[in-house]
Amino acid sequence: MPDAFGFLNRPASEAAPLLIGCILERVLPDGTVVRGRIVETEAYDQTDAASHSYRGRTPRTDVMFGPAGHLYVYFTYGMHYCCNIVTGYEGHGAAVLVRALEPLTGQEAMQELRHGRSGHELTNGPAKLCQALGIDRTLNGHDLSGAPLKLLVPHVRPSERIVQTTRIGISQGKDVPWRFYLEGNAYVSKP
DNA sequence: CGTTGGATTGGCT
DNA sequence: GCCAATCCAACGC
Repeated sequence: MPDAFGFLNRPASEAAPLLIGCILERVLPDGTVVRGRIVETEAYDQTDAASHSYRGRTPRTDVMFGPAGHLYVYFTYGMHYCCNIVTGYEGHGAAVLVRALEPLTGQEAMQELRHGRSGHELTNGPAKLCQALGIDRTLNGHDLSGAPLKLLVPHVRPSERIVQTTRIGISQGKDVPWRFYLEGNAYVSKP
């Protein structure tokens, strides 16, 4: 059986636009299935001052240096989780931050996890989508080829245009154009 | 061991 | 638009 995640064995900046259009399928602890299409990503690499892996392999960033197709979850600002998909090769610290999803199924469950929010407010931000999918520290390092969180790779590319810009919310590496999103999509965090 | 500030969000002005 | 919330990894002493 071919390696479905082989396309992730490349630099994060190349994998990031390829992850647009892929689907995250989450089975919640109560069995509910929620799914969303990735519509916004950002690349982070160990050669890049904005990346957590820039200062080398540490307990926190260890997953980023592991095999592609695993999940790197980090906790920030004292209250939020964000999730990344590891790319590249073992020993090289790189990952793609998932910044926004377009909900496909399970919107009701997402709404509960998001404390009543609905519509584009369900998943239009990296910490929001983690909340909507019930992703926390316990999924750090998870292999995305299996339950309870899978990355599904469609055979067709999105029909919408992919826009490339600089990244959001960082203080270093502001000029690096490693943010990608689907043009016109209502769930993009900051169009 | 103490300090600093962050790949954010939501509520208030 | 501004800023507080609230944890903890990384770094410096």
